[in-house]
Amino acid sequence: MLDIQTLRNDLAAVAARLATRGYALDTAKFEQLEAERKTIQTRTQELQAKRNALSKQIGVLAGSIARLNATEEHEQADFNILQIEQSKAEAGALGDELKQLETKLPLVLQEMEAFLSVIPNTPHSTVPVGKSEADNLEVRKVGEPTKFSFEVKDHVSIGEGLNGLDFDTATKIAGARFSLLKGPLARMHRALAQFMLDTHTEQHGYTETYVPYLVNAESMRGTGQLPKFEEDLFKVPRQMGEKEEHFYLIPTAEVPVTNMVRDTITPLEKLPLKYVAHTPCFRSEAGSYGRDTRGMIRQHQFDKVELVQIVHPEKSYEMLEELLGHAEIILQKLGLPYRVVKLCTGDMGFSAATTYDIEVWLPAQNTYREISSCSNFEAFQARRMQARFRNAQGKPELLHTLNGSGLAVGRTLVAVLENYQQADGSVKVPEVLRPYMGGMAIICAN
RNA sequence: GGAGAGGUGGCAGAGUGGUCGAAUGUACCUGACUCGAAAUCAGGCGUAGGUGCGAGCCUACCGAGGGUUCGAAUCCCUCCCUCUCCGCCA
Repeated sequence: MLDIQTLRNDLAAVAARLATRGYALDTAKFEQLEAERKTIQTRTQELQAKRNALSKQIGVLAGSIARLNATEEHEQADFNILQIEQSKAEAGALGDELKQLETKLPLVLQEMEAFLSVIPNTPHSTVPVGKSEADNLEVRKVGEPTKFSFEVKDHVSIGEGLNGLDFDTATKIAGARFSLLKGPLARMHRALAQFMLDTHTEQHGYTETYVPYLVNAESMRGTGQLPKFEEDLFKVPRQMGEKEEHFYLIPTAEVPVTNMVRDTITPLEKLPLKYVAHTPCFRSEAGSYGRDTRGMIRQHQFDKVELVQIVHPEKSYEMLEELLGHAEIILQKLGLPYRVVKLCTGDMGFSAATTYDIEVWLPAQNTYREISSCSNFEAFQARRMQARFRNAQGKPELLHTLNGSGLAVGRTLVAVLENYQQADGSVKVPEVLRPYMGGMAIICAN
């Protein structure tokens, strides 16, 4: 969420920045809501102040009556009773208008909240301006695209050839966009996650976490998935007394992990918080019909090792570079060629102020495909979550939040299969994974 | 699933209709005393919002939401969460 104060003070500038990412801010609507809010709020508070003053007076008078009677000052007591009646009548007279305003105010505030909560983050000044993927900026390329002396197969053919990948059965069990791994491939999938977790905890200083895979709506709102992107999520009904509410399946560990600091004030000396989590991720993929239908590139369920950092606002860009590096190291250790791309304004996600994508080389597609996305959200999520720290002056201040995949496990498996395939259909096991696979050096058919 | 007890400021813990945003203790900050520290004494110390150039003034907030009342931390209703015991269970 953007800071409402900034919108009040600098509406045109905010609108201009949002326009670079293709979002047309309805400034007239904002001004109208703001004017309405102001009128109703000031009038409400004025009436509340009057009512409070009268009630307080009644309290004082009521308290005096017993005392006056005790000292035989009956005349004064009677007068005070009259005063009380008069004040009650006066306060009662405020009732109608006040009640009406007190009903209306939260509605107007909610309307403003609804308006604000669907506005995307403003891009950082260093983000290249552009419309689509085509305008992204390549930052660096690491490693050369793998060379083969034979015709390469894609991961589906390789996996099926090794009897380790079975989409037909997955479809029978669940439906399209699910996968089923068996034998050494299932084990390699697990090995990858373990390897990533160990690297980040042992070498990069992240604390391992195990988190809920189902979260409440408040958490989804905190990181920005709700209210705007509900159709991308899987929803699980849940009876809460009379009301039906919902759990949501997490689309990324970013949601539960970042929400750890929702509604909390973190002491300055605890910063930065660095967490890593390995979780499944669930995405409805609504609106992606026909895209990446073959293989395990785009699934309703996939595993991901996620890095999350909660940092001091002055450090967030420095930490983004560091976090990006942590994700890159995994690819380097696995010996996978990749490139780093800085997303342009038009290609960034809703909550991000800056995003780097890491794209891994996929020989069968003869191209680089996204395997990690590392973003700085600045205070956008922190404001929604009320995630704060106490600054040097002892005052609560919003934190900055960052996250990145380190990495998407399913896609990493795809990349390993394709880049490490051999002419006979077998797949070499990358050196760093062998300790996690009982020393296995090669996966052969049978 | 059954029975009970609770949710109040950073923490502990009072408060059961009226000058209560909330006693007291503790933590923290400032000052005094001290060579310095401890102890002691004095003062300060919640969050969000509105309004004003500003000192300030005003509003809301005692788990959440509704209700009663001139007035609710306090009374009523619904829900959520935590703890204890029993049962069941990976």
